[in-house]
Amino acid sequence: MATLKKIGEELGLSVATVSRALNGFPEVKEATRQRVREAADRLGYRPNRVAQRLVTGRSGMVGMIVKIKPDMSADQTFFEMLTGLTAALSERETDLVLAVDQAQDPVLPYQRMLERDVLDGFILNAPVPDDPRVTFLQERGIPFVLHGQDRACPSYPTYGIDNFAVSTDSVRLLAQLGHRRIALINGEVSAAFARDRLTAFEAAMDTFGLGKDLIRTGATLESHGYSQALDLLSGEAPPTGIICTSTVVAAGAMRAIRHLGLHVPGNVSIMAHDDALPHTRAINFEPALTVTRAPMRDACAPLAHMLVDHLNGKPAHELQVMLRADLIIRCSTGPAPKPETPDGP
Amino acid sequence: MATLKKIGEELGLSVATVSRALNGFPEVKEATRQRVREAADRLGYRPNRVAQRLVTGRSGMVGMIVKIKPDMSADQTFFEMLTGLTAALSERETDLVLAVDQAQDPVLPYQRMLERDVLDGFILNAPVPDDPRVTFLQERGIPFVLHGQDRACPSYPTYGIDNFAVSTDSVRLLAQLGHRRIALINGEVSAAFARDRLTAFEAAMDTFGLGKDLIRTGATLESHGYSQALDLLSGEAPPTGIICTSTVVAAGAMRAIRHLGLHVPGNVSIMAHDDALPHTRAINFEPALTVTRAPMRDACAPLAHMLVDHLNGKPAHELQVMLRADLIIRCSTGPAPKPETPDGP
DNA sequence: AAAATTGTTCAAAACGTTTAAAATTTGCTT
DNA sequence: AAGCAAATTTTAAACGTTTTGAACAATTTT
Repeated sequence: MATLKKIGEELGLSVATVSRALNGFPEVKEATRQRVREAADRLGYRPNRVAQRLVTGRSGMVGMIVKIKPDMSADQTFFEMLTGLTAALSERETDLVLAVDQAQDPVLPYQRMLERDVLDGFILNAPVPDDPRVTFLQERGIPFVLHGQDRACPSYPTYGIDNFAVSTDSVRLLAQLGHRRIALINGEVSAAFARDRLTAFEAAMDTFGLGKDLIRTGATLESHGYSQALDLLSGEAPPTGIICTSTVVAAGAMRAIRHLGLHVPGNVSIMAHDDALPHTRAINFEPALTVTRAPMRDACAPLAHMLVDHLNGKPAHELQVMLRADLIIRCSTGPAPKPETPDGP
Repeated sequence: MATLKKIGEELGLSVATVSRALNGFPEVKEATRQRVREAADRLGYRPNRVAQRLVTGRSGMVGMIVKIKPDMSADQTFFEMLTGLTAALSERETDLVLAVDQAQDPVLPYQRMLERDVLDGFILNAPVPDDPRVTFLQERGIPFVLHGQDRACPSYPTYGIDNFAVSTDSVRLLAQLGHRRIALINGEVSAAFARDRLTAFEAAMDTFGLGKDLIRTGATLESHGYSQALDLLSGEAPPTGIICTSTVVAAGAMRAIRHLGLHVPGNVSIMAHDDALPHTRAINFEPALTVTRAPMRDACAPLAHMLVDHLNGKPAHELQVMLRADLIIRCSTGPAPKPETPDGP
């Protein structure tokens, strides 16, 4: 393996100069830099990461812990994240070390990982409100980036979408279309994103003077969407608009709507938040689904770069990104149906 | 962070002695070792992995590349492997670095990973016959362990089950129960395991003098099992015994059998190979499924240890394990039905 | 009592890089 | 042609560990 020393000997230069030449330091003569570059290429030089890491005091590895549900099913978003993160991190010469969490205690796997490995930082995802992992890492001064938002004014890097706006935009759209009975099929309220969407949903419904009785929670699967939509639509005063926590849940809800012989958007308008995961494409729904859209994949590169920037000393307050999801109006939403007049015209 | 030097200063010992004391070298006086251990504990010493790696010339990281199917669905076995591998590798002070493969070229991601990272070796899984990744890594002298077997007499560490025996045992069981028409619903024949099972299935059928016309391939999903079993059972001379490539496929096949109003094992015996993944439990089938069983999880620790042993110089020929899957006879297999006598008794 | 043996510890080199400080070369000014 | 500043390069230390060879001390052998 070619080393700086070998290149130096080859060219009659010191190791230091070779190092600086390759690292783009300005004090190296351009002619020298060329010679060094040429020799490095010729000898197939690759910097020894381990040596770099020793001297810089950084391991070049960041950790992420994969939460696995009791049934061992993978979080749908996981592969999406893994793909994007490894790609983006490798641009910054950083490796992603994974561990799998099967424990109940949310901080235990982080503790164990820190005991075992030399890690520069963490990527945290799927926060719960006031996430205990955040507290744990902050107490120990371990850098991290949070994908999402677990509290109001974080003092650490975060990247996420504005989940309040997701609900606000959704409710406004349906309300402006004349819907009065709007349902929310929300995710697990233990998740921070779902709590935020719920809060904003209630606020928005208040704003429009609408009732907040059509709220369901805990939907993650298609089957949840199905059963909860069925339940909502079979009630005394069924919704004419349904906001779903995800496209998967929306698929279930649509199945329920069809099952009841109703039409979208004639009888019921339906929309969802869309993380734009590759397997469920909202545009291929029949009819194409109206969504608030924020591709999960888009978060990967920012998360990676923000973490590395933070490790390089960039202060947390410059590393807080909150995007607004796009509102994409397709065919699954339309004007509220005319109220039924049972006693005829 | 406590270092060897600090401990040495604390005790008036040299770094070398401290290092040896902690690493269990025999030439250190027991009293000294105790003092060192105590001081290390007290100061919370953790060896600096990076420094260890620099001096030993090893990175302490091994790579694995996750293949993702076009639909981005995770291989069901992946999380199982990830969990087991990270746990076992961490016992050997080794980290698992993951990359995601979306490319067509099977070796490209390995090439890229080697360019980018300092990796001591690889874990290869899901081999195809004469796997090109094997060739690639062998040419470059990169150590690896293969989970499975891609060729007859490998010169590198392998760990897997005897897929020939899987078919042989399955066919023998059904044949001895009197079945004459035995079907195989196999996996993708591009996979080495499926090719081996096919070869052995044909050989075993020959041995028993049975016909080999009931072979289907490419089954990975429940729906494949359903449609292929439906197809087989609707044929002119339907099978009385079906061997499935996996429990998931068997679930589909059972659904087809039920759909046709047939009974297991009265009309049709069915069995499968069982990787014992957590989400589908063969024993919970109705009726409980007869299987050849080899838990995927059992492979993780051996794979990890074999790779690290190999990195430590253990020769490949001592690192070749081929286990025989257990044959577990449950309620889904039974005697072949009496041949129908259409013209009555 | 000297020599040999064994047990224990130490000093120093090595791994490959980065970087601060010192040294040298170059170019410019007078 | 000397003086000086700027540009470029080198020397050396540092990161924390492992490991070689030497040194020292304690013990045994002669």
